[in-house]
Amino acid sequence: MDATAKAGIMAARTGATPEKPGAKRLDRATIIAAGLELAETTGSASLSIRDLGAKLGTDPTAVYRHFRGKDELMSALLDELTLRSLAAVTADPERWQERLRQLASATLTEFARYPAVGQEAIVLTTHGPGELDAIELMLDAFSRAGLTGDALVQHYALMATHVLSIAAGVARARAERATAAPADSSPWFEGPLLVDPIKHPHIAQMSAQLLDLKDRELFMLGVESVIRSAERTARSA
Amino acid sequence: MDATAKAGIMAARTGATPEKPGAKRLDRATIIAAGLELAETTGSASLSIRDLGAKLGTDPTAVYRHFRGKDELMSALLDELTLRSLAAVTADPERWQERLRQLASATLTEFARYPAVGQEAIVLTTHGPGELDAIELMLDAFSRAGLTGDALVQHYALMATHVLSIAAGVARARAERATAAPADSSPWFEGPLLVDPIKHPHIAQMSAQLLDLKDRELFMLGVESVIRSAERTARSA
DNA sequence: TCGCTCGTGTCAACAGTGTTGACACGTGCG
DNA sequence: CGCACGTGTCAACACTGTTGACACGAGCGA
Repeated sequence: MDATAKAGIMAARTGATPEKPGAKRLDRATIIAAGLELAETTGSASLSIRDLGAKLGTDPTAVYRHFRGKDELMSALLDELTLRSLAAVTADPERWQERLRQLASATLTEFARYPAVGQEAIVLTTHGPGELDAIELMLDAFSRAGLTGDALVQHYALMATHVLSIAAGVARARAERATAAPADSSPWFEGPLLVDPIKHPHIAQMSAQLLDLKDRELFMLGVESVIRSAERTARSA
Repeated sequence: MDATAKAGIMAARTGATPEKPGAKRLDRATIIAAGLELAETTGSASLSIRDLGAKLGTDPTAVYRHFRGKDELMSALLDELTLRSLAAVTADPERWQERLRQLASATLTEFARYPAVGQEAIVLTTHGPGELDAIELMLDAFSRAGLTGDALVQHYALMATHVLSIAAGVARARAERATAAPADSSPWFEGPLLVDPIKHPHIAQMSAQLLDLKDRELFMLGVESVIRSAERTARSA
């Protein structure tokens, strides 16, 4: 009797859901995969443990057998995104500028694709393997640029904060406008930007250009700025 | 009678207590003041409507009579911080570099003081009066630098994203380390940073300098970078 | 002065969230 | 064979933001 009831429950579970049919045994990899898949679809909200459990076809609290809590789960997801971004860096190590551009661009792409995860990046440290590799890549790049000592770590830090903070901001901004199509570049301002030209003359005058700003172009502009600064600093040393 | 009762209430309200004893009638200003006071003390967590109600001495849901929801409340709090940061800009308008430095520095200070509010700034738009004033100030500064057209709006946007995103990140980072004293400048890295010198040689070599990085110095370094870029761009035009 | 509307504070409740403890099952090892 | 441990399940707790019904009191027109 007990067994038949259990079987019926299992049958119902496998049949009804639009999720993975009958995945009982979990591990970190499958949870991370499901988490990213969920983070891709959830528009604005941050993914919930209960939704994750539903997608996995298991009880939500089963996740706690593999992750200490949601923080650790989100860190793991973020580190996975970092690893993917690193994999997109294919240029020759000697072409350090191009490598930095590739890493930054890929990071923004990943964060924009999984906004619920990308938002989390304002906390800098994931304590995962991807993080150290990313730091090493950036230090290596600026080192090949000719920088050493304080200038080296400062340029790395400037690049890292810019990429992470602003990509996270873009991710969150895009997450909030759930309706918008997942375009590659979104406007930086939202509204029609109507201002009193007497109180705010500059805004009124530049309103067209302000509305023309695209988040990705702006993001890459900052990347170029740091690269140029590194080149200049190395030249003058 | 009415007047005296009002006076009594006001007097009682001004007297600082963990909870204002008998403040019945609310308005937006009172709620914003209490919200900031609460955001200052709550270490890591984001302030909750229920806590806010407790501090105000009213039912938590009374807040909804003056703000559409928590989003609008947080926007108002953030805009208040923007207004305070603007008030710290005292330099002569012609000294545009100093004005930008003052605005950036004050923003970081405010965000670090009220982390629960500062975190919210990764969403760029507060739709409040402070936001437009801040944009106008920055546009005015870069205009006095000699920039026009696309270069003008690009430098503004670069500065705005840097200040808001990174100050928000610092705010959140400091909010998480609840234990730490509210020092003016906190380390950028947390842990002891132990790495395998074979897998990550650059990190191992620069570990001392990396741990020496302070968030405020880094933040101001980015500000100077944008200022210098504006100067150079203006000079070459 | 009456009466009424409207703003506001109060209370209960709802639908969520992350998280924990007790329980039951299965596998694998001694 | 037997037992322990990892793991999924379930109920429950303590939160969160938010809504609807209700009550009170001030303001205002007649």
